[in-house]
Amino acid sequence: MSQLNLQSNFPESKQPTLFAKILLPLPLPKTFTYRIPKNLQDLINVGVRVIVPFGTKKITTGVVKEIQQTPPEGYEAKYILEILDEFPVLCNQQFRLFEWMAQYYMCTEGEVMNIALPSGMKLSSESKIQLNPAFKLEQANFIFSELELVVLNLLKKENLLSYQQIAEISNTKQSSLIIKDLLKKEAIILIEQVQEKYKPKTEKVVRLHQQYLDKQSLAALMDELEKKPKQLDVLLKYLQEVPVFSEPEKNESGLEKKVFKPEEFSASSLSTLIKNEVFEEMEVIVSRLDYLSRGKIVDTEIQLSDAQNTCKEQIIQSFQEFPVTLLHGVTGSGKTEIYLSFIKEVIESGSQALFLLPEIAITTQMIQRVRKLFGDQVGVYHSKFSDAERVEVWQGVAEGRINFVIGVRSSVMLPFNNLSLIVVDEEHESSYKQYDPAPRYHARDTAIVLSQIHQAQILLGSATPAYETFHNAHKGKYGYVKLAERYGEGKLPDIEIVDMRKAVAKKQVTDDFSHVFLTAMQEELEKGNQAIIFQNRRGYAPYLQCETCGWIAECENCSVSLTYHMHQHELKCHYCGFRQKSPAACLKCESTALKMKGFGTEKIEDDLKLHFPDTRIQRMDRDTTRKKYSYQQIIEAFESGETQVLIGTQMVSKGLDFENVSLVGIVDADRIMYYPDFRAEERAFQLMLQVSGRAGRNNKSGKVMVQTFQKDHPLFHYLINYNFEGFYQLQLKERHSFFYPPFCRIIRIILKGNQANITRSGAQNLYNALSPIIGQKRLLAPHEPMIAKIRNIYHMEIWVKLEKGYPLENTKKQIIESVEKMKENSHFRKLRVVYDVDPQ
DNA sequence: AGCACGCCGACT
DNA sequence: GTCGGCGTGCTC
Repeated sequence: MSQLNLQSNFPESKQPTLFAKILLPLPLPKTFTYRIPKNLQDLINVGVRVIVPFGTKKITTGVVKEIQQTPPEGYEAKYILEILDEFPVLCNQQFRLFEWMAQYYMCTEGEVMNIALPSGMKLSSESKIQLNPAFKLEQANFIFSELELVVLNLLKKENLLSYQQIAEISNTKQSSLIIKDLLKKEAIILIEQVQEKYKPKTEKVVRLHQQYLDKQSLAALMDELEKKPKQLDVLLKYLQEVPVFSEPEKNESGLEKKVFKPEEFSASSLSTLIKNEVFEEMEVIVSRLDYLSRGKIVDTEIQLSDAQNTCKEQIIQSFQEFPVTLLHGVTGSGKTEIYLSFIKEVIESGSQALFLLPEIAITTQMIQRVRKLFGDQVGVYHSKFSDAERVEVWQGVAEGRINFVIGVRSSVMLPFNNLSLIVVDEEHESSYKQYDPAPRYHARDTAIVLSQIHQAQILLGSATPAYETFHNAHKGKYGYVKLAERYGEGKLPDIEIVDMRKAVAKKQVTDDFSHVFLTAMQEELEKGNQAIIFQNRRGYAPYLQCETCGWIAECENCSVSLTYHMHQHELKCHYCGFRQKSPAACLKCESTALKMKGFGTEKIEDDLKLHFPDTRIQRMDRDTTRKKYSYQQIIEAFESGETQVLIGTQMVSKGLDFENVSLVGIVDADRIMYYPDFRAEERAFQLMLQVSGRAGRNNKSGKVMVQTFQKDHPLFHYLINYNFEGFYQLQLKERHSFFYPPFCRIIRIILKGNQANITRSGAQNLYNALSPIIGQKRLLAPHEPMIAKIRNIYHMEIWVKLEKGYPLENTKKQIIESVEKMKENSHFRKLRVVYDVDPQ
């Protein structure tokens, strides 16, 4: 609004020209300054979207970050073309958050905004083809091909065509050549047209015309329609749905036309009624968001047990002192109810709350639960929802209609302006960290910063907190509240470690199952109970090996073995998606002695079906849940008892509550524990504990069986006693002696190139430059990551490990400078460098 | 990121 | 002699 005040100081004609700094959704380090046309000066505001020309051809959406009077120096600013919003879509607090994210995660604010905005809010221009107004076919100096004439004729009729339309009519891939040729002959011109991707959803409604809104005229109308029974039917149906006298506001908003189903009511009668002005027809904008229990608050009570109430009191206490509080509650202790009761209070007080969850934990049940409690004020922000739905949540939050968002990682970037509580459930989940495109941000850590910006409170919840979080709680940086009691009568299941080494020696193993396990499963199934089998690997077998020469089937594009998928009889690369038919013989020595090594969920499903032919078994992994509702279907089938055994990957470990599960099997614990990552054991412990929590909920006692070849590994000692803290202490010592988080921060520098040797020497070059600046002891020398080649791009990594207290911001600057210096060497210029701060 | 400009190899 | 390869540099 500052520009309005500015203007009032000047007479109409002497209004100063205003300029706006525009943030563009591009990986560019700064804002771009544009001139605001006089006629738009009254309409522009910080935080609104604008359309600006960028470069020679492009037209892009940007957001106004600043409005100023001083013109830029050194260049002539271009004009803003259009303003897209009346009210800001980005608020002050967000600009501050984006600045922090860009700085901390070593990327640009443009990249942050690009990820934050749903794509429906970013218009992009499309080139359209138009006839050159100066062009006359009769006077042309060129000869036109038949196809070109077809295009020209169509343009005469249609005025505007897109590239795609021309591709369709020309029916060749050569359409771009035709366009190029026609351009050269000056027959056509290209214009840039922006299209709003997001369109509000509308619906046709009818309402009774005002003239019939008193009882007499309505009665007269009914009499008149006596002879037209079909029309009368329609009218009676309307009056039945809309009591025009007792609820006149219902008539005001109208009734959806689709209520009059064509098979019951005559469509032409309805049209006649509209034509005769009995009904008025109009189009209204409807929300896409109320497909579930249309906005009604059905349930207002949240019942907390004594333990939950005590816990809640402790959290309130903790918040007095610590804005960040960790709620460490065992699986099944009912943390969700505590969160919801806090959220309810916040919403009732009129401010906003954000509830972050990992993607797989946002289930239909959870959404229905919050809808019942909070009705229309809930926004669900989830990748399974369409972009248009996300735009609506964004706008709802910006306009203050939505006060509560339940969402995944990216919902930390929504335009909250009055946030007073954030809950991060399953705080330890690594899916809170974005990996591929920048910003590579951690939603939990970003949420903590967001809470500071808003002076809000933030509750981190987990049964197995991340070691960083737990450490911060221990140090007294975060508040800490523990909830050790399971909700209801349920007690924690017994965990039994199955010594596979011994079982193999005694020949008590069939396929990949020990006989102890098979027997236990048999017993539980006979009792009518259900079982969950966990294996953290999809497909049938992770690799195919020739028993004669030792050859292993590998991906052409990546340095990984191909996984055999039995269903399609294919070898697949889980990194680039490469697939090939499974060979009948070794590609190297032609021996037919090919053997599948290892096992994935597919093989387990297969084997178990052989062992328990009469049992209904289902598999849940990325391969079986690809379709939109398949996840839901599998869950429902298991919930209803239709399936008795569920085999799955990580997917089965989160948030699912099944009453009848009395046995959980972890087929291959070693695979979870042994891989080269300093967090492997932390993860393994978390995962096994989480999976165990699926057994014995709701009053049933349960059992967990863990198969391992390393039964003496200390992890199991702590696992069977549910001693999270004990194992944490043990691990902490290791983290300390090897200098890993929580004792340091890591910045992973990844170099990518299409030649192995150049990537390698580039990394060495960078390392040599960094050593004297940062110190060798803070650097991990260049090395290939576990998967050195993905999609034919070679990767090298350098790790920077900085102890707490070491100047972080400055070091990041030094790293960026060193990379720029490396790129001065033309040899390394085409290497791509990516930073991953706090890698997971 | 995208796009234009510009300088070197295989083709009508 | 041209078309097009991608290396380089810029975009308000």
